[in-house]
Amino acid sequence: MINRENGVACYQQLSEILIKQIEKGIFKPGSQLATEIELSKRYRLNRHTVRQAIERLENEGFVYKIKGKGTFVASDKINYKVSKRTSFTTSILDVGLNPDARLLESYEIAAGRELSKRLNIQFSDRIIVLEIVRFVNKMPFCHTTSFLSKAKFPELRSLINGSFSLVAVLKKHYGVDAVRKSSTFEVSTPETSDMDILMISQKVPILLVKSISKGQDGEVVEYCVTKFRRDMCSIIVDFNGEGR
Amino acid sequence: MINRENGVACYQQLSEILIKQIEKGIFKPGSQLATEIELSKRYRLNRHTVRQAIERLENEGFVYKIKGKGTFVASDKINYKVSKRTSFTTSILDVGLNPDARLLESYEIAAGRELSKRLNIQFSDRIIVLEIVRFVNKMPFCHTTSFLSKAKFPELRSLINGSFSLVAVLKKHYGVDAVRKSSTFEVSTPETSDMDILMISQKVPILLVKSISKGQDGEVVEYCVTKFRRDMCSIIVDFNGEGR
DNA sequence: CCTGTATAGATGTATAGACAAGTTGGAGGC
DNA sequence: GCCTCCAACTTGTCTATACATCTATACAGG
Repeated sequence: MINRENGVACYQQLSEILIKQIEKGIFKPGSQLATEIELSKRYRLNRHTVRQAIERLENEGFVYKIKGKGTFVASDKINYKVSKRTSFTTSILDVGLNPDARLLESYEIAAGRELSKRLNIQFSDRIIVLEIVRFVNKMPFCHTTSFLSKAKFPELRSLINGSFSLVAVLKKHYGVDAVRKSSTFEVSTPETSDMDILMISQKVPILLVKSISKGQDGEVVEYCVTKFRRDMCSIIVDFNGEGR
Repeated sequence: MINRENGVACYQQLSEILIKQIEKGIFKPGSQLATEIELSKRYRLNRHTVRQAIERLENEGFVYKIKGKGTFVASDKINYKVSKRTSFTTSILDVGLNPDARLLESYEIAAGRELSKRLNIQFSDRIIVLEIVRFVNKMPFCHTTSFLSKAKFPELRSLINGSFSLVAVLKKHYGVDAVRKSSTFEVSTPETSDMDILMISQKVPILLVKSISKGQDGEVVEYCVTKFRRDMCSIIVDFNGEGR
C-alpha cells in the first residue's frame, strides 16, 4: 500500500489513505480508528510515522484522540452562520441542533489601552467582562469573552445571571439594540485554560473571532472575543441578511 | 530553563519560551532562529523534541521554515478586509502594501452537481474557471478559483487576460455589478498544488473562504474559493461597509 | 570569469526503544 | 454482589540514530 520509491513521504501517503477511507464514509462519526500499533503493523511503518500521519488528520478535524482510549472519527462540521443579527442560539437551532450555555465568570477590570480604544471609552473606565461557554449537543463549542462598559450597563452582571442572551438583556433592560458591525477571523491555538474549557489538545487549532457590536446611536456596545473549536464548525458570513 | 518535574511537556515549555522571545521583539521578522541542533544543545533536549516545539510556532504562524536554510521569524499578519464590495487590490493598498496578481489558468468545465447548485444553473451548463494567484509585496498571499457561467459571460476568458480585476471586467463588458453576498470560512491544509503555488509546507494551515457574489438582479454571478496563507493574514469582515 | 564539484550545515523523514499516563475490564478478595 | 487492584492496551513524551534532501560556500579546473 505504501510506495517507498515515489518520493512522497510515507506519512503523507498514509494520511491520504486514511482521509479517503473517512470521506468514503467507511467509518461513522464517533467510531474508533485502528490503533497506532495496528496501523504500523498493517502498513509496515514505525509507530512514529503513523503518528505523523494521524497528526494531520487531527489538524484537519477528521479525527480526535483520547489518551488511553484511542482515535475516533469526528462528526461533520456545523455550519455556523454569522450576520449582523444572528445569535448563537438561533444559529444552532436553525441547523437542527441543541444549543446551551454556561456563564463561567463575570468580573470587572480597568479598560487599559487596547480595550479603551475598542470600546471608545477612557483608559481608566471600568469594564464588565463576561466569560461564557456555549455548547452544541452537550459538546463544548465556543468560549466567548465579552467586554462592555460598566458606565453604560451598571447592573449588567446581576441581570445576566441565568440568561445567556446578552443581546436580549441589553434590549430589555437598557433599550439597546446591539448589531454586529465587524468581525476579525484568525486561526490560533488554545491557551491552557481554553484546552480545559473546550476539551481539546493544544494541537487542535481554534478559530478566533473578534467582534464589535454597536447600538442604534452608532456607539460601540460590546467587544467580544470568541474561540471556536475549529474542528467542529465552518463559519458562514452573511453580508446581507439581517439574520433573525 | 526546562523544568522536567512540573508535568508540563518539555516541548510545550520550549514553545512558550520561544514565543515569548518572539513576542518581545527580540527577533525581527525575517531573522533566523537558532538551528534545531543549537536549541537542542542549549536546552539539553533531543532534536525531535525541539522540532515538536517549533512545529507549534509554525502552526501558529510565528515562524516559517526553509529546508536546507533554517527557521525564520514570520512577519506580522496582514489585516485583510472583506466586505460586500472590497476587492483584493483596494484592501491591500489600504494597509499600505503592494498588491499583484497572476492568472494561473483559465479553462472550462461542465457544471456538475455542486457547482450547478451554487451558481443556480443547469447540471450540464458550461462553467468558466479562473485560477488567480495574488501577491502582497511579491509574496504569494492567496489562490482564488472562480466559477462563472459561460452562458452569461461568453467571452470572459479573453477579456480577463491582462486584467485581474474580475469585478471591473464584469462591470465594463457586461454591465454587471457584482456584490459579495456570503462567505464561508474554514481552516484546512493545502493540497500538493497549493503548496507549490503558495510556497508553504503541508503543515501550515490555510484559511479557506468560499464566496458567492450576486448582480443587481439578484442572480448569482460568481462562486469563488480562495485559499489564504493563514500565517500571513487575519481577515476582517465588515458587515456594514460598502467597502470602496 | 564561469562552471562544476565537494563539503558543511540546515531541515525532512524513518526507524527503534523506553517509559509515562489514562482507560478498561477482569480476577480475586470481601 | 460489590469493590479493589492489577494487567493489558491506548495515546503521549523523550531519546537516539541514520540517512535524505536542500542551501550556501569554497575551491579547483576550464
